[in-house]
Amino acid sequence: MVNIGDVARAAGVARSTASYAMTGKRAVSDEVRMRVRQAAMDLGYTPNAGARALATSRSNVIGLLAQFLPDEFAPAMLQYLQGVTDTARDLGYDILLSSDADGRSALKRITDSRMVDGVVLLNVAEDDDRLPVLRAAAQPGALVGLPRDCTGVDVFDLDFEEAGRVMVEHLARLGHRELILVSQPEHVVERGGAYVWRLQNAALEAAAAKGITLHTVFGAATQPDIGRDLHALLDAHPGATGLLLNNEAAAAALPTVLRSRDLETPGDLSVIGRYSDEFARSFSLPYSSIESAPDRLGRMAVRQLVRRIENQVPESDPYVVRFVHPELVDRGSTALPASRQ
Amino acid sequence: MVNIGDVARAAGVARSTASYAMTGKRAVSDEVRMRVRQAAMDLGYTPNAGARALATSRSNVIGLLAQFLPDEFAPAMLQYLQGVTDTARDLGYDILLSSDADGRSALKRITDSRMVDGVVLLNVAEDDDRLPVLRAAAQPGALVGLPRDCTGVDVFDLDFEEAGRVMVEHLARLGHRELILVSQPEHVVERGGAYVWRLQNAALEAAAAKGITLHTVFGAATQPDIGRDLHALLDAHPGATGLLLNNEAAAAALPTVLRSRDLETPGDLSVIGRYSDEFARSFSLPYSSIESAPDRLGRMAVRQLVRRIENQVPESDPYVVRFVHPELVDRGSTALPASRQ
DNA sequence: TCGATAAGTCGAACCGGTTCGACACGTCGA
DNA sequence: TCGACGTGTCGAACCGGTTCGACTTATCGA
Repeated sequence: MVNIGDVARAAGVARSTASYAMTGKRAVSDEVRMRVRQAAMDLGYTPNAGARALATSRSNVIGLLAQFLPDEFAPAMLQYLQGVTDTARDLGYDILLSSDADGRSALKRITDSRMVDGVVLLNVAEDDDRLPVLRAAAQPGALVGLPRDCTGVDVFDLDFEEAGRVMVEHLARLGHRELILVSQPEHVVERGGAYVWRLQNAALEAAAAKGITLHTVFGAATQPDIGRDLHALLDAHPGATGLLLNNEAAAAALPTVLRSRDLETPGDLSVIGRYSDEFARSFSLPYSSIESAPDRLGRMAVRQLVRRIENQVPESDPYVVRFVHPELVDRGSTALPASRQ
Repeated sequence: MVNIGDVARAAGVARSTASYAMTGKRAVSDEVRMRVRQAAMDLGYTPNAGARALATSRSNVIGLLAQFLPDEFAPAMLQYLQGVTDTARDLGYDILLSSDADGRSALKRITDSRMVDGVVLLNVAEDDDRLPVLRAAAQPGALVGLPRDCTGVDVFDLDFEEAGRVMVEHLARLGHRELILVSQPEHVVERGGAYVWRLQNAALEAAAAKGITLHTVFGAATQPDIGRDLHALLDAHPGATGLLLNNEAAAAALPTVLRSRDLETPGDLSVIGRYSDEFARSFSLPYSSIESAPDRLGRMAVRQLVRRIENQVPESDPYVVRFVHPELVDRGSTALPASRQ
């Protein structure tokens, strides 16, 4: 394998000069720079990543800790990955992916061994057990998802409180008086998915403020069950004129349920979901929804992480907790309320 | 950061001895081994990955080249990733993930810089432009998907020919005389997805051998279109009693289509799909299907790759092209044919 | 009892980059 | 005309591991 010594020899200069010519970290005469470049091209030189990492203590790799949970909806996870990998590549970083169930030890390994310059954590739980490890690490970290304690890390998440309010207030404004909110299943909440509560509580508050009835329920995460849940809900609350879905599986199952009950949106029922535009497209869901923007969150996390790695953010600079404002994408599934009788 | 010198000093031995004590590459007295281990624990020592890679020319990282295409179905891709990452971790390797649209340059970069010890390629096209780069690389590679030219790499794929035969022969045995096969959209084929042809041609041959009529069509890959396609097909071929689906989107859309036409499986129509069990579960698809086993393919590719990296496969050992035998998972969606009139 | 062998340890060199200090040269201002 | 300064280049040291050859000591068989 050709190394920088070979390049230097071919160009007739010292190794250090070859290095400076290629990295630009010191002034080099135009003529020498050309000779070195040419030699590197001719020999097909590529710097050895390990050697460079050793010398600079920088690997140009970002660690990505995901967890592929069976009840997470796959399309959303892939969008996170996409946002993260694309942005990293644009900024000159590669991605070291870990989907290890034991996130703690995976995180410790890749940070302690200096394989990565920084870390992005996905599926962050309210009391995420990876956070202590991350805080003890020498590298900075960015989270997608809001933990209870945000010290020492940069945090990005959808503003689920605002999302809950937007959903309720949108339908309230149209005159609805009784709504149903279907959340993620309870075990997602138990695992630390506090966003479920955040949206639900804000929705309940907004409903109370408007004097609206809001029925809340944790729906299942898989198809046959969630379909049954939806039927049962519509049976149980015949006066409800609006349906709010903080549950991807429920949104995917709804068209079939409504068809079999001969209900139409928005004529018989107004519906607002919470999922990504990509998700809506791939299932061709006709419901207005709060855009959950997974790719955008991944992108933001990487951007900030790289800023910190490259110290454009001085050490003293405060860590950020940034919420993406929930945007309601209108697909025409809401209207004035009509009795469902 | 604590390095091996610190550990050696704390244990009262030479750096080399500390190294031998930890790697076990030379005999070391029990007493010294204990002292070194203890010192390493006390100091919280973790070897520097870059330094080790430089010294051993081994990174213990596997490159994973995927492409997140909008018309690939997300759940399947995630299953490939899962199979690859889990297996790699079990074998002591980390995963460097690239989803770069320009797979060629990404592959060249990570191999030339010695960041990885080997590479797994997903979404392999018939004339994949990454293959020349891979063959020129110093590291071994394993493919998921069958290219035209398999020299110099290990290849793993589902046996799509056999899958086509199994589908047709299963329904032929039940007495069906007219079938429809819905394949992936044409642009998947154009991109080099030869598996579409492989299944379709084998199915046509099998049908011819049995004297059965088989209508073939390239279906759309997204929901509203594929639903229309299915309706049109059922209209166009009222005599068909069996439906074969080599198209995930079609399978996902079928329940709605059948319900709206008031058709039941297997009473009115026998159906066989080709997708993973996981996919079937997450959409609760009630159709018997050929298991496409993406996680298993990922697992096999990594296993073989690691064998080659660690040279348990001597250089002379022939490269393998291994097909996973298609297994028909019976979900009760096939039966004796009935006229659909 | 002696030499061959094995076990255990050490120091030095090496992997392939980067970076620091020193130095040679040319230019400019006083 | 001379010293100060800026520019471009070089050699050596360093990052943190691994590995090779040499050396010491203990063990065994003849």
